[in-house]
Amino acid sequence: MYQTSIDDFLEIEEFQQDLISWFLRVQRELPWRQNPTPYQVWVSEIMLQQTRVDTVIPYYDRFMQKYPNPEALAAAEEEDVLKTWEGLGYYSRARNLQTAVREVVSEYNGKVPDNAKELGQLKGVGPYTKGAILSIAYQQPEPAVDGNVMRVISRIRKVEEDIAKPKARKIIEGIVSDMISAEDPSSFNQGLMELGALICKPKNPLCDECPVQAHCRAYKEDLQEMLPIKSRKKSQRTEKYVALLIRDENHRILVQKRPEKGLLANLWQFPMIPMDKANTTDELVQWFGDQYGITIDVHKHLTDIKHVFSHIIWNLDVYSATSTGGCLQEGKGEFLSAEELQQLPFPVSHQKIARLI
DNA sequence: AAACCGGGGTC
DNA sequence: GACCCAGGTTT
Repeated sequence: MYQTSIDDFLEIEEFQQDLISWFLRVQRELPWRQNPTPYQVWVSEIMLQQTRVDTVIPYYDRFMQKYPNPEALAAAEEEDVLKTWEGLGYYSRARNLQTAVREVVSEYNGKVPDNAKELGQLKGVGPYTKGAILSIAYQQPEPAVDGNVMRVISRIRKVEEDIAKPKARKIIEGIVSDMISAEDPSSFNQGLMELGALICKPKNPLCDECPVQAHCRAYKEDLQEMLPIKSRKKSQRTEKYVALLIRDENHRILVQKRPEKGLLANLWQFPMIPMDKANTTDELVQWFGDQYGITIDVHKHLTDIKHVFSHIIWNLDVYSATSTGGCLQEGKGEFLSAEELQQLPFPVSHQKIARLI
């Protein structure tokens, strides 16, 4: 159904020319587009996963200044890398990137692999990032199918598969493989993504300005608003916590490092107590003493924080407190000065608490 | 195949 | 609020 016949070759060649010439004319000037090294392409593609261009730009500039090459990133402390990534989200991207870069330095003499097999085995490099590096950095005709490309191709070729399902990506990859330019796969792939970002938008696509309107089956049948078809994911669960800003007699503040797996792995936070463990202040003090080994005085309510993740909603009820006795149990955190806190990576929700200090 | 994993912009 | 964003990993 989506297969390309010999009769389509001419049509595809016109599509390639229309897309590429448009891209070369209107493309945005982005920091990772100025004669990029494979490492620069790699870093930018990881940062751009599920993240808008405008959000990434300042992070990319700072990251490249601190870690200009694989050797610099490989040698860095993980905590410093996370601090540089702070606020960008999906923190496993940063940890996987460093793991993979260390492998490139030790196994490939610091040269980013230029083949699908080795690239695909690197941590955090999936089908999209692999294709992006091969096409953009090495000019190989490999598909790089992201959310933009799924939407653009599903409209151009009237693909009615549910793009929320893994099967759809395989179909789109097959279509792109048949259409991609052998002369300039970099501009072809980037052109598809640029088209999705600037013209072929999810809502109210600007079909009047589209360089490949003549090739679009959805436009021909006035289906552009109906495609792509995407099933909606279920809504988030809500989790309620009390978060505590606890000071000791030296005005240092209790913080703890989160576990190395799961949500916000290896980031730092202020102590959080699940609301169902402590309905009253007395229960809260009791529970905290049991878990942490120290006695606290809970003072005033500081603020409420609502934080939305992709799959959870946090409601944080923030109180100030002082520690009045006892001995902090091993591994339950440490009291640090305000200056020391600034060196540590915190999730955005807890940065809002830190601002209250 | 479905769930997990952040944070911010848009409509 | 719902959806989306230059996705990947784990279960």
